[in-house]
Amino acid sequence: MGRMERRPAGANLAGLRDHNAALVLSLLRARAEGGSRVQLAAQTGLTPQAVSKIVGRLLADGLVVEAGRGESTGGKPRTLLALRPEAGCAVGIELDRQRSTILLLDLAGTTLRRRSVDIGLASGEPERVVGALAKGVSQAVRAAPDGAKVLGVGVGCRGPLDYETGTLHRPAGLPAWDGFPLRGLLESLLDASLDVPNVLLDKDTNVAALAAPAAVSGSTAYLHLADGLGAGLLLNGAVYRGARTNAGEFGHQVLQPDGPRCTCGARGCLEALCMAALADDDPRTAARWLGIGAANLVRLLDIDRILLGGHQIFASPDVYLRAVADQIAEHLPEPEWQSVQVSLTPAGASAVAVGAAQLVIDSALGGI
Amino acid sequence: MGRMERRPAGANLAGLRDHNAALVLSLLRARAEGGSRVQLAAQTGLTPQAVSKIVGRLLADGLVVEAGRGESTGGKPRTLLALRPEAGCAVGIELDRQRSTILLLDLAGTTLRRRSVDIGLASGEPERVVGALAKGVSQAVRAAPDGAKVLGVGVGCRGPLDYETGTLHRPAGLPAWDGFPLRGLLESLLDASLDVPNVLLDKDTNVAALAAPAAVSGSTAYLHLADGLGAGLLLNGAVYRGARTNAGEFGHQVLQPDGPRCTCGARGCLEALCMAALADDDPRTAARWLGIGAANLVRLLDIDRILLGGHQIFASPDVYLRAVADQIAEHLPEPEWQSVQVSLTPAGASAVAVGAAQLVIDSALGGI
DNA sequence: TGCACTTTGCCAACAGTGTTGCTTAACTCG
DNA sequence: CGAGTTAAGCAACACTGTTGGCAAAGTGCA
Repeated sequence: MGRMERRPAGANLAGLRDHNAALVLSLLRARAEGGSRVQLAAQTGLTPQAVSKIVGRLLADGLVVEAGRGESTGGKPRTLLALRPEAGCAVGIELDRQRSTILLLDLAGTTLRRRSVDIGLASGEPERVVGALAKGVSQAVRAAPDGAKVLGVGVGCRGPLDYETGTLHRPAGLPAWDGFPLRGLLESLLDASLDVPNVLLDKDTNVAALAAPAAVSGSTAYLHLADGLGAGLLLNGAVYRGARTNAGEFGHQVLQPDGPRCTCGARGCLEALCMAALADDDPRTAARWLGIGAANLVRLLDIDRILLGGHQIFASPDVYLRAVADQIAEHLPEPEWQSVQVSLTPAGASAVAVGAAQLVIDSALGGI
Repeated sequence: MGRMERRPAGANLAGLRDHNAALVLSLLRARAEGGSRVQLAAQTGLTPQAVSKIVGRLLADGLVVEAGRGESTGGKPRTLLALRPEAGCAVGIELDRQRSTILLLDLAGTTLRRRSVDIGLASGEPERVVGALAKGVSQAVRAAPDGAKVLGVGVGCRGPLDYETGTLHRPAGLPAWDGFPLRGLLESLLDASLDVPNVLLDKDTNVAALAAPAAVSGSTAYLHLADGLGAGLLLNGAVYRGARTNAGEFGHQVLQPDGPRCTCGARGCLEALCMAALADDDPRTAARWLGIGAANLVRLLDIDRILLGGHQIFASPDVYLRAVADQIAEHLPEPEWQSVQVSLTPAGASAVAVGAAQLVIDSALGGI
């Protein structure tokens, strides 16, 4: 259960087995009604016998159970298989400046426990904050069902940060956190008390994009409008981070080179334009700008689905949904773009914490 | 040598072997001076013995040769391995409106033969045009070295098109080509006369991005400024196409919502702004706009390297190189962005044809 | 009711991958 | 010139998915 490798790696038999097991699991996760071995064979391209063996291992591990029979199609009816949600769970943390949310998610994506605490990046020394988080994780883990394996802890946080090293980079106004080994310390604290070897740190927008029914293929953009404006990109079904985990800086695209000055130093950034409109209590104008940026994004990356989140969105959701859909329809009138879906993130205000746990589950189960 | 699959597929032993062989080949292609088995083992994570076996198969296939010895590091000196460039070759076609370029490339990326012909999308019935292209391919293939395997034919063309089906979509002013089975017909024509099973059709900007020393990891954007403005994206070392091969519509990002009307219907598209400046014979202003768009792109996708191409660029290359670098430096002053490289495409005016052949080579060799 | 047919899933033997343990080859260094 | 070090190969091995054959459990028609 090592950390995700970026450089190309050779594959061996163990990797082959894990890959196929993860593939079968992801297919079973995608369809709630359950699937049979033959169906899985058709979808994976593997032989039915290979699927039987793989499923046999998953049954032995308790990750999957046989769940009744399907209808006959002229012969022996199919034995249905279903993911056992209580076989594993993961902890998700939304780490904010002043507050944090810690929750426990099972394999099916059901929230088993959820707590908010007055601990945040700005509430003290990094060592103490991480210690408090570790304590919160320990409490959350106690809510895990009997026999459930705790797969790890995911932390979603505002960037800039480095996914590879698990550290923040020059967070505004918080110099003590710059380069502080957030993931490393949390991992060692938990490893001492629990059996939680896997800790992942990622941008809030990246993990929030995962807090929606999994699209194995296709491309999704999660747009987050709160204190700032950022995006999380799921390209071909996987989080796209770039080499330095800096991808998704959606808010700082210049849309008006002679526009208002942004906190980043440039002029006429999308974020500056949206924030100026919100300061004037004009969400409609902010929504229009957001829509223009979204249309640019859809066109540049051939995006299939847009998810909206963040407290500014939730304050007047219909305004934003309408404006984004309108701008896409206006700027991309061709028929092939009509299928772009625009919706609110189904996890609502918990999107970051839910997605952080989901990131761990995806990673532990192989996450194709 | 099937077509690239988008949906997740199960892996078996044959796939495992091909994956590792392709990995070793790509590492050998990346370094011209050649590498040893031990180095390859360290880079791939495989055991030295596994690499020995893999290299043994590649030697037997003639794809790799032993090329002298390296310096000793205290013990037995390393046996250097090198790709055998003449083991295989691929045909690349740049298919334009009035003219086309057909060239033959070997595994090392050396152009063995290059011809331009007065055949293009606008020069007749699709059937006749494809027939003429097939004839040109046959002639090019005759220049292949003895024993060289012809891996396939790549075609680079202006979008919109569909990589999966190998057809154009509503090309402006060329209704006969809409949905015409370009790839399918070329494949069957060649299959009858030659042994060229693999034909690929992709956007000109996508393949042009491949016409540069391979960056196995990292992200590259190729910006093409000619009659229009588009981009080819290499994300994590692989071409990113999106679900409908529409990704890379870089030129139609709106940068001035009240700006000049673009051919696409919107106002203030980057392409419209650049073209207006060029119509005024003002490349400096066009270059400044291109730079702003490039900075947006770098920030959004965490791009490592920018390549510039297209005849407008080559008309005054220094102006564009300077302007793009300046805008990136201005909009992204933080130290982590200072390493972004900006350069002209090394393949110059042949970038599309070279890249089209490279796409085939990448695909046939596994292309990680 | 009985029998042919279809479909599902498993048992056993198999081919072929990377891994492990050990040996041989080739060079540096004292 | 011998000890130490690094590179590469040989043989046995564990384990993967594949292949061929077969039992189980349904449907459908005479």
